[in-house]
Amino acid sequence: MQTVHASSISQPAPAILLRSVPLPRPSQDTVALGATRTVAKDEEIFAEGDRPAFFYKVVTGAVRTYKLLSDGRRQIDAFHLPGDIFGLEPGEEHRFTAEALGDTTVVLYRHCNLGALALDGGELSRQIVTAMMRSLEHAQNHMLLLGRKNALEKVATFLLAMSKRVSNDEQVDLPMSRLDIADHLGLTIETVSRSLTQLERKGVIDLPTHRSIVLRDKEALGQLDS
Amino acid sequence: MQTVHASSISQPAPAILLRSVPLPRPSQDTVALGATRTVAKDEEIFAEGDRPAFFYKVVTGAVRTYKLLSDGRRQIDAFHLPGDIFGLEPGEEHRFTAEALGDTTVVLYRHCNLGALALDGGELSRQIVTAMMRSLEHAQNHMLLLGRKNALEKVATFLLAMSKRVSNDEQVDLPMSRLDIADHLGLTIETVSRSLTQLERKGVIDLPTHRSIVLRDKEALGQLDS
DNA sequence: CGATGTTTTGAAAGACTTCAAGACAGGTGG
DNA sequence: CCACCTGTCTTGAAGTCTTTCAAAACATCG
Repeated sequence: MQTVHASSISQPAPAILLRSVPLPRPSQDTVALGATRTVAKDEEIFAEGDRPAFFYKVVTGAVRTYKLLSDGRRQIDAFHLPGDIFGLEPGEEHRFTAEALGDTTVVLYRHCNLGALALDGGELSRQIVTAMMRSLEHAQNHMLLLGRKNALEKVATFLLAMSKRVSNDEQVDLPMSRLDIADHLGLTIETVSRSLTQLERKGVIDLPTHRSIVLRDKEALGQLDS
Repeated sequence: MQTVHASSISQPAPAILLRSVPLPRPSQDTVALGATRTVAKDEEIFAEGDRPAFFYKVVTGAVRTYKLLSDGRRQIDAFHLPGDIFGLEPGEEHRFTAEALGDTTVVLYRHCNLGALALDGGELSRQIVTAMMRSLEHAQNHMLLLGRKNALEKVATFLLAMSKRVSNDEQVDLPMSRLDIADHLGLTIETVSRSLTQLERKGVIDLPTHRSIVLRDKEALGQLDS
């Protein structure tokens, strides 16, 4: 599963590309049709408070969704990888801001009334209900992490989860920065860095580059995961 | 909205009462029928890992749902008050344990396959989808609280939310202990207590009894809420 | 190869927790 | 009806973990 890293930060944000052609790039397991959109690194896909016109499925790259407090503190609720659906909203506004982690492409789906959609009995509604459930499950597990785990446990849990999602392999290529990780785990960037260093010193992980991590001892990580 | 406090802890737990009569106590806004069950203070309604046979609606009293880490650290994901639906599960097991905060009565609904249920287009499925969405929304807001707010902000947010839910009044009668609050907010009982004391000293709240709180300055609380 | 943004590391400060004890409240029994 | 008893809550002091502030190391990009 490929992740698109930031190839360039100075690259001008491509104009929003919204083809109304019904079948621009049918992803293998998608029933309903949607247009695609390419999004540059750090570009916004939608903002908290926007009226939801679409929801999205990641094709390539990755996306963060987050909330802000009035003073700028940020909580990233989730990272969305290829295949993931995000931006589903029960109500009349988006409750998160969504931004691309690196250059990313997403498929758009028209966002009719979600209640109705979920009830129409079709295959897409099935996917939608499933996506919501997954989202709920993730949120609930994450509350346990945020409320009750210490820094090392948070980082270990995160690494294992990412490894399961991107490769199920020893090697994990992270699509996000330390700051993103920190804001996802309720820590500071320094604490994330120190935790990683600590795990490396114990021989649990290797850090060949900043964005790639080798899980040498998943057992040990699992122990920290609880 | 009344909350049933523990009237007695030595009272023997009433045997689980499961009437199979279709219409034991039709609550005003309920379409599907269910049996009722009375639950004593601290009695378990279902446990994490159980196969979900029912989901529930609180009639009187209140319920906590929580997860545990292997060493006993607890995260209460939500408190459920009269009218609230809880125990809905996407999968084959409950992901929380549910216990009564005080003596409580709940209505039971048979827990068929949730995916199917949510898709059958009926009124109950509408309620179910709505309950899931609310649950998701709450979880997402709570992640921001757990990950990014400090103790005083957490407590202020909690008090305002409870006030909106139980009375929308100055006076809030809490159905839960300080320990429950702490485990909901990702704090210790001592920190919760100190935060309340601090708010009281500033004149923002009054604490006439341990279980009742008067919100004297919602403005100030709102400021802390962000 | 230089420039810029990201990551790591160090030292000090701060917030929350832990441990311990005392105050309070509600329920029970005399 | 009062006093006691038990569990809950508050308060204090010390300790720990995480944050903050600061600077150096590292990577990436042009």
